[in-house]
Amino acid sequence: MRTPGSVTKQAILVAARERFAADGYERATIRAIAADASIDPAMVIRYFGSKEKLFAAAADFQLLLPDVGTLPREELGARLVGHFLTRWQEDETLLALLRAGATNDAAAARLREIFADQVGPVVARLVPDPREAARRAGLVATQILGFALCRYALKLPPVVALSDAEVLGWLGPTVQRYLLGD
Amino acid sequence: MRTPGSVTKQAILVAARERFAADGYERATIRAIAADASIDPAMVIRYFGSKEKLFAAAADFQLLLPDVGTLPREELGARLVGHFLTRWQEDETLLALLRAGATNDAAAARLREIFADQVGPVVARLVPDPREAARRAGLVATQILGFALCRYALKLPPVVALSDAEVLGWLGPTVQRYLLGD
DNA sequence: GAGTCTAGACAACACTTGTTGACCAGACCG
DNA sequence: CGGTCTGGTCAACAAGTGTTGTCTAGACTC
Repeated sequence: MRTPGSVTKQAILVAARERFAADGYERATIRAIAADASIDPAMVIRYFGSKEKLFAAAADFQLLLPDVGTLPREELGARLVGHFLTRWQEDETLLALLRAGATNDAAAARLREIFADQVGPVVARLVPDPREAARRAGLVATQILGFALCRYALKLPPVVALSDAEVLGWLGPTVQRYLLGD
Repeated sequence: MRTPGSVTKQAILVAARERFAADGYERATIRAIAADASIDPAMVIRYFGSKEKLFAAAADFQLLLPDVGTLPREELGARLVGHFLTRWQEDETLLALLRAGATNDAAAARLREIFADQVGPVVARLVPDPREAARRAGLVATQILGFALCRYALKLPPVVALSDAEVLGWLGPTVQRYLLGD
């Protein structure tokens, strides 16, 4: 049972994520998104109310972090980096959030929310003290988001050139230390 | 001997950096910059030709990295992190570049340039092989820019809450390893 | 078959953007 | 004094923005 209209609504969401990821919030125009979805700009407003609400709908994102209980404790850093790596490549929503978050406050708030709600609890299961867990989660964020920024947004050549294995080898120990070290 | 006109030109540049740092490239309007500098928008164009050229002029930035030859080898990471930390706080140009670079290609190119021209050579003096030096410089960039992104742009609470000493303690070893480790 | 409802198209609105050109005041130089 | 140059204001332009209202075609219900 497919709800009618949801097909174009989904098409709009896909186009919106693409545009937001490629251009950021301000430069991604409703007209361009509508054109990508082969539809009239008015329909975008009809379905989502406004550009802000469209972004909010498009920015709904799940990190799908693995259960840290089942992972070997010494490999946590590398595993997490690997998870982020694939998650980043298979879903451009994160890039949209990152690009938009640099200039748009709602997007930044959404990113804060994601890290608080989805990364925080995972780290909290490793570190008892909630204050320290939050700090460690924040440190992980600096490395993960920084890597994504340099590779996918700024496209720094040496960072783009890294193989997945090299990324694991370099960032893995860093994240491992931020999670459990010292 | 002060060249006349340079005073307002400087005022425009200051206002431009502020706006670009606060709002990013697209949302920082020439009108707002002109208003901050208490001047007519037309003058901004008169002095700089276009918004793009204004940004290019405002984004002229020197990292002023210390001479790594004079620093103790074991403290390199912490020293570099400390230098970036103060440099970031005393000059908002870097934040302007970061915010704009997330969505604007010219700004991203400028950031790539800065890291290639200013960070690259420093690392090259520590690492003989130029390819490996570039890779290590890129890794440093992921951590430094990621930290700045989370603290100054996204304002992740746990990252904002870190004291300077804590930042040195956590990021120092990471940068140290990226520079000389493994 | 008449009536209703929905997806969609089209044009338009009000506004903001970067940018341009015409005009003006004053300083400076002969 | 007359002329020129500099720093500046003002109003306007063309283009692009998000958003709204009006209309149409078709499907579905009674």
